[in-house]
Amino acid sequence: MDIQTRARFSARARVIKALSHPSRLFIVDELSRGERCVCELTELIGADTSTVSKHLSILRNAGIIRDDKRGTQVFYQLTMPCVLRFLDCVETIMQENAQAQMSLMG
Amino acid sequence: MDIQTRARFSARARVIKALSHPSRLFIVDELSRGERCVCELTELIGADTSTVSKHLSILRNAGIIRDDKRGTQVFYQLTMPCVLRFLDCVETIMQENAQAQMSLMG
DNA sequence: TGGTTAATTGGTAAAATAGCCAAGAAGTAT
DNA sequence: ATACTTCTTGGCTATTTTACCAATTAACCA
Repeated sequence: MDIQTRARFSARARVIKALSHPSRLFIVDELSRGERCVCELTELIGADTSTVSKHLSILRNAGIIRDDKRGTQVFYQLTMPCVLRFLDCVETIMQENAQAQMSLMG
Repeated sequence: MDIQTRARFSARARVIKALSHPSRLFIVDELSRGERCVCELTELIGADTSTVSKHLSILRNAGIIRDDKRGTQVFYQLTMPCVLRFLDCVETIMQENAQAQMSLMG
């Protein structure tokens, strides 16, 4: 792999890596139904506020979500709805995997 | 997040995590043009055979690719072409990010 | 001003990931 | 049988990721 090709795939991997965590996928799913503040997401996820804040910054740095400060709160919203279609594909993969498992068991 | 919800998003994250590495994305891209043996992928990526083999097993365990042994060689092929559409979305995100960067610079 | 809420940032320890080398397994050929 | 090729697995180290706590910043209110 030459330098440019490696750089191209590394950039893609950085975006995907931002999505490769249960809490971050949960955030994306939740934001697909509308904007949420950090406090709401923290409550739903059930982790420390600082943990959720860091997850949000990872998604923001990847360009997947956007923040909007209003008063003391910060609201986040999806900027890339196409990731939802991606998640549909992931769901398909999981169903196929489950079926393959079932058929192995007879 | 209750146990079931967490389990659901963890399962999704496992699939996505399998895609979150430059070499593994390269493999998916390469396989989108047809099956390849481990030796071909190793040559293209330029890493140790054992490293590539481990990347392949990660993708296989996630249900994204399938192996087919023929003689001493093992050929891999995509089982989930829908991941390619996912990668299109990633490309879109990257372009949007690049544009945002440009506009910040004026 | 002082107090309160909301969120981010720095620090740290535990866990997961990645890469190479060495060794082993499986097939083919001489 | 021996040698050779192809691939996988185990071992090890280095790097990255994750989560919590503590401290800080920022906005609002009494």
